[in-house]
Amino acid sequence: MSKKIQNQKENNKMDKIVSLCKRRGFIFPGSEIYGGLANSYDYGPLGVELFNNIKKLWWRRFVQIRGDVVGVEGPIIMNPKVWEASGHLSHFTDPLVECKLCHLRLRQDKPDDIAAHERAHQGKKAEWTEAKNFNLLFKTFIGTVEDDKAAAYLRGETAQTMFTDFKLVIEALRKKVPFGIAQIGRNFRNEITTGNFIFRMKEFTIAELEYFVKPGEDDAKFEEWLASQQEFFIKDLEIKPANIKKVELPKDELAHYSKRTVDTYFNFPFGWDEIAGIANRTDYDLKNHLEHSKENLRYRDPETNEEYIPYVVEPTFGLDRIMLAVLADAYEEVEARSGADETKHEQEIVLRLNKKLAPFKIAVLPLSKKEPLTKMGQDIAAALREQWMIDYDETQSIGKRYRRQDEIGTPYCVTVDFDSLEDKAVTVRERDTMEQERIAVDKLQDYFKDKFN
RNA sequence: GCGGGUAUCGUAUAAUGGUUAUUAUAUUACCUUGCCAAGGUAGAGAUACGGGUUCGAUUCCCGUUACCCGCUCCA
Repeated sequence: MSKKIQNQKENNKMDKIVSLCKRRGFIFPGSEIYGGLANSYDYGPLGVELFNNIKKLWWRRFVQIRGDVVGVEGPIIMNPKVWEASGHLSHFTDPLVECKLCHLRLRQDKPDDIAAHERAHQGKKAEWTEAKNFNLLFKTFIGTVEDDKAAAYLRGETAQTMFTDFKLVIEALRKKVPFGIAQIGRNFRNEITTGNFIFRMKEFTIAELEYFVKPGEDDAKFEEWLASQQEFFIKDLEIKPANIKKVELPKDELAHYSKRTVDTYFNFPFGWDEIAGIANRTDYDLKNHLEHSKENLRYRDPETNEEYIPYVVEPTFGLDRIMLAVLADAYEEVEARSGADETKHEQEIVLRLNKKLAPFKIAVLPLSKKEPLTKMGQDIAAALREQWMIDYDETQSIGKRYRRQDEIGTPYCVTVDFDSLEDKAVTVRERDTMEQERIAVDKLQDYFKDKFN
């Protein structure tokens, strides 16, 4: 198969996922009634359930079951000095112009450089773009008057809260190094690139944690966290191992603060790309905040009285990208599985989502839209809703309703039939195998508790 | 940000400088059906937005927006 055809095929798959997401309420284009907004998307009713489930699994693995990691949730707007200290501001405060001939960027306030560059093009008149501040941080203003004195920025990363709260967490929670602080939150970057669906957005959610260790113990902890990160993808999200790979960044591509970085890539329909990373940030951030804030951010070991600035191992997860990865990984088209002589529908979509991730856990489907079947179905649905997200559907044929649930990844369907009225039992149908099992209504809660644990 | 392409009901599509814009599917109601996308009847739903040319524009032209492909960017 030629590369071109391969690409077309893969783009088709991406188009189908995008279409499914819109059609069934996972992901909508943002502000659609006004013509949309570039790189902005809404998570619909099913999308937000899926997204929350990913967050829950993440928090469980990296905060709840550990004991050496605590969570925080910081504001999107922080004191602008934070971004001076972190280096986010200082790199990009100068207005730059770009040469249209060679794309070189120069500072507009250096006329000598500009003149020299124009000479370098040997009389060809260089054309310049308008001056721009190439700052990736979104700028806003505190107060009702737009005044530069009150300039502030929407955070470009969540990590900084963990550094500014470092001392407070130690004091409030009596934490000892090594320990970690985790946060899930929105980040904003004014990037110019158009993205693949939700892969690259200007506003996105990152789950990350800063794990503070004694210098010298950072390399070993890095390895531990790398393994833990992979377990999240394979064991919690149940992404197919073949679709995941680690990529060690070569030394010359490391960010200035990083001693070592390993990214995790997912095999998207549009190619392998990054969904998570882990960096050894050394003492770069705490040291900078110590210098800028004059706060003593050194850590004193209570046993040895030794004082040092901890090193930081930072696992980061792009949750929106991970959601897209989960959808792409679960998306499957299968030959019509029904026994009916169906020629129109050759392919059926099954979203083989992990049970823990599925937006709806169970769908309750009365076989017929007649009383008292519907009443019984609604009662069962109401009881199950105490525990799980439940869908209830009584329109169209039972087969069509199974298809609908397959398409959105619902792991179980409960069918109420006419026998149910007599024997007080229902049929439970499993998504992937299509196998059915007769379960007594009063045993249903226990049955599903067992299934979902 | 640069270059190229695309834009018709939710989705996928047809057609056209001129009456009410096609079809499938999905969707809503009713009938029918009684465990894997059956059938019938009825309903609702689209020419992305703004300007221009024209007697008349969904169609031709310009701009904007969004999306796609390739660069660039991602400290």
